[in-house]
Amino acid sequence: VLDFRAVAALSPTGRVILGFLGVAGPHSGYGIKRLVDGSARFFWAVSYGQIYPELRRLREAEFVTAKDKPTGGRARVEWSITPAGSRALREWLTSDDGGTFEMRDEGMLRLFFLGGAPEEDRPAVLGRIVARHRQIAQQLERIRPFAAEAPNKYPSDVLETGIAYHEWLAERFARIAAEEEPDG
Amino acid sequence: VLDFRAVAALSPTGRVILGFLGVAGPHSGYGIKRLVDGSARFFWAVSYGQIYPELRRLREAEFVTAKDKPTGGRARVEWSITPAGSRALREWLTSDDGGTFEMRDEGMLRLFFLGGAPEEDRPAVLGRIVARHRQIAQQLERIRPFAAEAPNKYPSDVLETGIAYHEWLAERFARIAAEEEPDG
DNA sequence: ATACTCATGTAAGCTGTTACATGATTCT
DNA sequence: AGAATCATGTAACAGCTTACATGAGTAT
Repeated sequence: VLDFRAVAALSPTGRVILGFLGVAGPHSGYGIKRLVDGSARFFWAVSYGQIYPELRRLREAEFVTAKDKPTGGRARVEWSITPAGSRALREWLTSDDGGTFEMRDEGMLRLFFLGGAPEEDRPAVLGRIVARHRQIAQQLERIRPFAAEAPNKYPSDVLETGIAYHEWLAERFARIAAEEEPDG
Repeated sequence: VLDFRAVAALSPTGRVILGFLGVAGPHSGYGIKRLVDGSARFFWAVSYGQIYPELRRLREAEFVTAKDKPTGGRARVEWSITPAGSRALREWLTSDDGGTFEMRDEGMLRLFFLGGAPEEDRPAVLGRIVARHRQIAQQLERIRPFAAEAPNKYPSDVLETGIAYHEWLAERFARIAAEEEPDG
C-alpha cells in the first residue's frame, strides 16, 4: 500500500518553517527569517536561499497557503499553515526517529589537537574559546524577552538550555586552562 | 604584498586531517576515517568523499606527503605531515578567529515547537529525547579507552566534555518532562 | 538626504553525504 | 566458505551559504 504520511515530505527546513507558522501565526518569508534568527539560530539556522524555495514546496504539498498582503507599494506575501500542515507538524513532533544531531565546533577541535601547539600558546588558545562561549551566552541572554513572548514556555526552556550550555562550556574550558599552569 | 600564510589554505576538513596526522602519526585515508569516527565524530564528522580529495589538495599545498605502503597485494597509501603542514596546523590552532560553531539539533527543535503537539503526547516526545542523549553518552563512554591512548590528555578532555554534555542534556530534558505532570 | 529596515528572490559555488564499484586480507 | 575488515575512489545528489539584484517604506 502507498504510504502518504505527510511527515515523509517534511524536509528539515520545512519543519522549522511549519513550526514557526504553527506557534507564531502567519508571517512573511522575511518575517520567518527574523523569527529564526531571533530565537532558533543557535541550534538551527536557515537562510533566505532555503526559506523562499521551501515555502513554495510547502505550498505545493498544501501544508501552507500564501496571501498577498502588500504594505503600501511594497510587495509582501503572508504565509499560513493549513490543517494538513498542522497534522504534518504534529506527526513530525511525535514521530519516534530521533532525527538530526550534528555539531561542528572548532573550539572542541582546537582542544582536541592542542598538543600540536607550543605549551606557552595553549592558555591563550583556551582563553579565546572561553571568551567566545561567554559572548554567545551573553548574546542569548539578550533575546530572553523575545522568548518570553511565546504562547508557551518551550522556547524559553530551549533558550535557557542554550545559555546554560555555553556558560557551562566556558567554565569547563576555563578549568582546563587553569590546569595548564599549576603553580601560576 | 602577497599574503601566503599557510592557514589561509587550510579548509575545515584539512584541519582535521592534518590534526590527526600531527598527533597520531602517519595513516592511510581509511585509517584517518577510523580515527575520526572513533573520537571526533561527535563534534566534527568527515566522510571518504571529503578525505581522499582533501588529502590530494593537502599534498599539492605540500602539507602532507604520500608513500605507497601496500599490505601484500592490497594497495595502501600512507600519508605523513610535513614541516610546512605542522606549521600550518600550529598557525590554525593559535589563530585568533573563533571559527565554525554550528549545531543542528532536532531534539531542541522539537522542544521549541512542543506546544504544537497534544499535551498527552509531550511526555513521550521528551522521553525519547532523554533516551537518545543517554544512548549517545553511553556510546561515547565506550571509546574512553581509545582516547586514553592519545599522547596527551586533550582528546580525553574533549571526550569527557562530550559525555558530560549529553548526560547534562538528558537530565535537563528529563526535568522538563517531569514538570509536564506536576501531580503524577 | 541618508541610512536602515522591510521584503522578495536567484545564481553560483561550496561542502558534504550516500551509494556504489572494486578488490585484497583476515577472522570465524 | 563466508563474513568482516582493510583500502581506495568517484559520481550523483542534497543542502546550504554568499553575494547579488531590486525596490519600497521609515526613521534620523
